[in-house]
Amino acid sequence: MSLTAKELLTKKGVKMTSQRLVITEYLMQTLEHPTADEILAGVAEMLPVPLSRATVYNTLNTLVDAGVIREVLTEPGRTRYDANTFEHHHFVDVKSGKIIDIPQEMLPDIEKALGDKFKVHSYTVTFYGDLEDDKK
Amino acid sequence: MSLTAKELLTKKGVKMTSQRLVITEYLMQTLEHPTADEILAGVAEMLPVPLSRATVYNTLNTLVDAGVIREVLTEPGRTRYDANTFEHHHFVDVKSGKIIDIPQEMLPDIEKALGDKFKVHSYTVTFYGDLEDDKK
DNA sequence: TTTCTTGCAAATTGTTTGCAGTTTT
DNA sequence: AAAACTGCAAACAATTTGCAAGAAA
Repeated sequence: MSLTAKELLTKKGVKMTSQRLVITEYLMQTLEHPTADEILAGVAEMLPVPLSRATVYNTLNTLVDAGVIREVLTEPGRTRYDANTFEHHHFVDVKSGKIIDIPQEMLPDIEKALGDKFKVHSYTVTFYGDLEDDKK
Repeated sequence: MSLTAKELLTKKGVKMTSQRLVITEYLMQTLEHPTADEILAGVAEMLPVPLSRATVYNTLNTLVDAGVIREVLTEPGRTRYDANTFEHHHFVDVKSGKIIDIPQEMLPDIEKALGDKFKVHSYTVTFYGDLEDDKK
């Protein structure tokens, strides 16, 4: 079974604080790919004390550096975050802006396609398009 | 043979100004994927009059909207620009930050991989990794 | 108790906008 | 001449940073 947020932070060697715990839990439990502000809004009510925007940013950077979460770049100027750290990809519905995870297994493996000169550590595919209604 | 910047702007219905022409030429002639500031620095000397940062941004947005250039999102917080509007992809050398164009033909076509529910308009693959020395 | 984190406010960085004057069609 | 563009400065938006007080190892 999958790890709890607490176990994950311990495993990744991140010092535990209630802010980090709640932000990690929030990201693990959503399928959205929220921005820092959306995380702040979604998490604030779960904490007894006020959470500052600076702490959200600091925490997100810490979690990214520790490999607990990932940044998602789908639009200019704003960074989104994703607790899914498995190799995976994204589909952006251009009408709604909704971002849907695409598991690695849905695509052919293209890691080797570039040849030996390129040592690929990771890659991400971003699709832009329309979603048929019944998928929304 | 390929179009000149002037021909391209005409074809795309963009009103001609010396700023737009020079910015388009600059992007067509480089293999880099410069930011707005890098474009400003690289282009300023080619114009008899000073070029303002606001005009660079306005121009880039106009050119993106007209389909003359594309935005490239490889790192958080900053937008890069690319005059290559063919469907293609990018390799980011994690050490130097250098971005290399990967032509569509180097990869298998994955547009149809998601199935009918997803009407894919376009997609872009971003690879992160190391480049062997002789490729630098 | 030592080290690291949080919160606040101020600072930075990237980008957009309002408006007067200039250029393109 | 009409419509659109440029430059400047001010406005915004996203993110980072310095420092004092507080919490985790």
